[in-house]
Amino acid sequence: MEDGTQAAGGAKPSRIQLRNRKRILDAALDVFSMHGFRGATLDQIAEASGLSKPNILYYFAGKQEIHVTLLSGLMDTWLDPMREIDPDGEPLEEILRYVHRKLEMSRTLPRESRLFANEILQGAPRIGAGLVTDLKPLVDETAALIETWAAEGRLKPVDGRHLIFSIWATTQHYADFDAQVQALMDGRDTHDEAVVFLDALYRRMLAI
Amino acid sequence: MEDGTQAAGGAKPSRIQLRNRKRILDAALDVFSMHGFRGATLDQIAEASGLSKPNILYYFAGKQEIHVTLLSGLMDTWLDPMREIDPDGEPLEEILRYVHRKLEMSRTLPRESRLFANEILQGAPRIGAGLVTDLKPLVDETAALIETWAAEGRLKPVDGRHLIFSIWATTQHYADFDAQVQALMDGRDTHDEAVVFLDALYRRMLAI
DNA sequence: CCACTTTTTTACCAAATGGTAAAACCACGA
DNA sequence: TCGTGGTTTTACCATTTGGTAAAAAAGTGG
Repeated sequence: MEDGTQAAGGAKPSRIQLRNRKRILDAALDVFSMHGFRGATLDQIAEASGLSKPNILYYFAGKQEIHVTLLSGLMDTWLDPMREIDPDGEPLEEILRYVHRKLEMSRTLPRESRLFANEILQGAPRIGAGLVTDLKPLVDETAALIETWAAEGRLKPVDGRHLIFSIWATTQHYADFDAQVQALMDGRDTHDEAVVFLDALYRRMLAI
Repeated sequence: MEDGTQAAGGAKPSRIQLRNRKRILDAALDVFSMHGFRGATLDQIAEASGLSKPNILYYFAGKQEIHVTLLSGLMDTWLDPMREIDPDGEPLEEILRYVHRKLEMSRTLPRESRLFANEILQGAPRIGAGLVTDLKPLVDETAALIETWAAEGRLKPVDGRHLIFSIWATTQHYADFDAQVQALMDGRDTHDEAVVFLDALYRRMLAI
């Protein structure tokens, strides 16, 4: 009687389930990250995943569930670099390492970056709550850590939250606004240059 | 026989035309900036503008024409602050003034910022050409100017294009990702703090 | 090979959406 | 006041879209 197939059933998922859910999520990441939630269609996801539309709805209860599954599944990966900032490390090096990791994620996971960007741009209607419960505590903590470092004279004085915003903005820019970046950089290696630029930016901003 | 009403007719538009086209564009800016092109509907624009859907299509040939009209009409406003950088001014002050103006636009024109962000995020399918023809020459010129200043020893060494990207990213972040910013800043005055932070960031980055 | 479950396909549907035709309405100068 | 041209409404469409029902087709353990 138990279903277990759809929703977040408790039973162990079969090999087929695992494979097809992964296919669907990967296709959906393509489509959602390109067109946003409302602009994406189940038909596009179906085509991109190689499954039929009803078959997709056999694995997920609806379009929205696919989207939410993607977002919440990605949240952890997305926040990992910030979690790895070591309070006992050398402040400037810790922050520069964070910048480099975020930039690297922009290069390797541009679809994920755009997925989040689309969601936030449109007011975060589907993960608004998650921002406060998952993101805020971590940001509060990290901002406090940065400001402690600054108060100890190990960094130049800085507002922790705005520093974090600026790191997000500058690193994710290369993924989110790639269309613009590409139009303006005639074939130059954007990311390699960005590493150098952002390293200098935050070093000059923060080094005592 | 001449139409003159729809499309970009040559005849002088009547008062009613002027008023209603303005209403439509304002409503469309609300809707497009919130949902992106594909996520926006003519019915939403109709409701927001107080006109009926067919009436909207009397003034604009279609949904896409409204969108393109908005984008190209805004392009000039959007690029103005960069045009106002004075090659004969004091380099650091010119750049900081540019940062402040961009930030001010983020505060006063958040819908416009999100409209562009949505378009670029989704690959700039409707203004891709405009990026190269309108934006690129100006960016090339400004980047060259900045690097000339740096070469003259009036700024620290810096890649002009990446500096511009970072200014766009950090300033527009407060408009484009407002949902996130608001979720993380408990009622603090984001923009006033941002002025201080970004002033310090670019001063430390560029001051000799 | 058989019964039983999981997976996939086929055939639909109702609502939403961009858009059109044409009639009705309205402003305003002759 | 009447006609004429610009404006708005009413009544529609064809397509697209998210989603469903149910039958067909694999798997799968015994």
